[in-house]
Amino acid sequence: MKKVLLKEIASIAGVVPSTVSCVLNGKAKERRISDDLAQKIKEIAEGVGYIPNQVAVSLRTGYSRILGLIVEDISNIFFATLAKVLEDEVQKHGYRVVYCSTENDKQKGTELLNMLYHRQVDGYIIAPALGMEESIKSLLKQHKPVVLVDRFFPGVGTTNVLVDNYGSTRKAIGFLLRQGYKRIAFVTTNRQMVQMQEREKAYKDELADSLSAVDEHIVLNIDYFNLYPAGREIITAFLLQNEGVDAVFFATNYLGMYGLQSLKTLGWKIPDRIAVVCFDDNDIFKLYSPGITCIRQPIHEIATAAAKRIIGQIESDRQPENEQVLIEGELVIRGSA
Amino acid sequence: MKKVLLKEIASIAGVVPSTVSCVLNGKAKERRISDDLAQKIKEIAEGVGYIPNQVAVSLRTGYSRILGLIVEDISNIFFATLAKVLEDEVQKHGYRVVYCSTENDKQKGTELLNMLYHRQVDGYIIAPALGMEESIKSLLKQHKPVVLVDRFFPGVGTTNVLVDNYGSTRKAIGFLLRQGYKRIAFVTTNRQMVQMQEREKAYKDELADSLSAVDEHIVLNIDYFNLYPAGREIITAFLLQNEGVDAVFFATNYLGMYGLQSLKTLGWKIPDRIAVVCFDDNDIFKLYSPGITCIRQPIHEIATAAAKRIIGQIESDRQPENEQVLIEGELVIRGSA
DNA sequence: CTGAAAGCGCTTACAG
DNA sequence: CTGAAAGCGCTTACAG
Repeated sequence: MKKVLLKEIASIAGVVPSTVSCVLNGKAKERRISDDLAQKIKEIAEGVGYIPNQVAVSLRTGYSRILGLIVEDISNIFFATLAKVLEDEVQKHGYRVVYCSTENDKQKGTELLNMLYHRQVDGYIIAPALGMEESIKSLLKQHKPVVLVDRFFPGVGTTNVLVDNYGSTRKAIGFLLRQGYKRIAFVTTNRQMVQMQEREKAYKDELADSLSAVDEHIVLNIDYFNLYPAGREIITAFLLQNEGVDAVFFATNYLGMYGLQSLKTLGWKIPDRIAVVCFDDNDIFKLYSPGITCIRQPIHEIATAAAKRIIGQIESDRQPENEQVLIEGELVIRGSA
Repeated sequence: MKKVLLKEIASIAGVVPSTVSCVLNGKAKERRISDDLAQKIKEIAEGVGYIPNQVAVSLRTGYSRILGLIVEDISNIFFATLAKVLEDEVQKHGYRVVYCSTENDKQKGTELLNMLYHRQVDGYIIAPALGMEESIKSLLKQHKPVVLVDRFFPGVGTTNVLVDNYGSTRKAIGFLLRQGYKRIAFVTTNRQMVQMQEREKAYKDELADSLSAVDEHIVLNIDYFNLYPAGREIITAFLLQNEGVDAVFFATNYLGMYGLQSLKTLGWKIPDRIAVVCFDDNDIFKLYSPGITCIRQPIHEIATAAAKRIIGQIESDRQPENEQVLIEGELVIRGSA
């Protein structure tokens, strides 16, 4: 663990530093260095536990083998799990990940991007906050490897990896309809985000296409900043106002968590009297409300797909393609259904 | 956002790069550069959005303004929150944080430490996995700034910041005793870790010092690798075997979460029939089990204290002191108690 | 006041 | 086969 330099191992081996560098970077053949010597150098390096100074390597080569991950909030279970899986995944290819939280703040997101840029990260994986569109465009313009996850900007030609919000929501609403529920409410938040719009559109489309559904949209939108701590009361009030509602779709897992509290307050039995469906980021409902039905976001698949794309871009030196990777959400049906 | 170099802004200003560097690093006075010129240079730099290449700065100065944070599992709510608060805190001083997960694997922990070391981080904040003792000692030997959080190695003279496990647990057990509970069970895991030992010792000491308590230790230890998914069944079986138990202390929040499920399965009403106390990392129980009593770990305070210590060490170039910072756990009493 | 030079630790094209 | 040199983008001691 003591810091040992390239030139030190060169002097031990009795060669010049460049020879050591070439051997250690697999260019022994090119330099036509004898196998014996190469072997000897490797053993010495191994013996003293030589690790190149990554800062120097970065400066010289322009590559850092670091990826930047920008998410909304690293303490959110969805992003934390995403980060972890991603980290494991890219490590197989010798990459490291540095994480940053935007807190959904455009300003902070842009600063973080700048910071990563000047630390010469090799690629960017971003769950963009609203308003980061311009920064991401300029990244693209410079042919930097970039993959968006969880959300995206419709007009920007990035590679995007996300759960199939539209299809999954249609599946879930369809399931509720087949169960015989007729007045299905939809509770959402952050309506300006594209992934939320997809979910809401799917709800409306599925109702429109159904013969049995009541032709009416029962939608509650809660502003993000009202979610805590008032979310529960808002949902309760909404359900009291809409007494005929017999099923609820919560468009995020946080809404589901608050909603569940409301429903219990109101004396609804789950899953006996009512069906509740929501997005579940990480099986969180299995633990707390075993009966609830939800759409599971396969975080592992999302992270793996994102890792594959970003590394592909870096190693092939391709520029980002306008590719949509939709990961199917899994409808997990629990309880009496 | 385009990359602009020091020498470019020098040529715009009509001076030599070193002049620009000095101005931007606040050494204009030392060099006796005229205020006018300094001002002009600053404006140009500002205008073109100059940000120094951090990699080059690091290589040259030996400082990266990056701190390494090594935790057990970044997707655990405790560590995720810790990371976030820490990040905000050190940012005020111009530092960034890179996070790494050890997964409680000695090997991985040591590798991560090596990696950070060779990326020249300025300081280390570590929630050490078992077996990282030697690596941490060698960090100390090299006078690297290091602060341990959440746990520590008794023999090693690091600065440690953690919740007062012993005192908090005594408070909680004392509370149960005053409520009139007599046969209090203690459910734990990872018994070899020092913070868990403190909690268990406090349980035993508090019972020993009490006149009303039954002089008997009802302790269940669940191996870490048995926790999921068998934890619930193990706790249920344990409680069925110990029918006289009228209160339970769960020594971690995960145990509490599993335990709650068990208790509900067994038909225990919380908080009416029984008191349950456990460590709560982030008010998680407030959402799911409003009635439960718990010890809240003030993550914010822990993170703030750790940030202050590590930055203090770096900036003063002091070597780590053997300082224990115990943050008091807050007993949050809810429900009918 | 200002410029030229060395050097952080590497990698790689070039010359022998 | 091997060595000497340049250069990545900065900072800072040194000489004028």
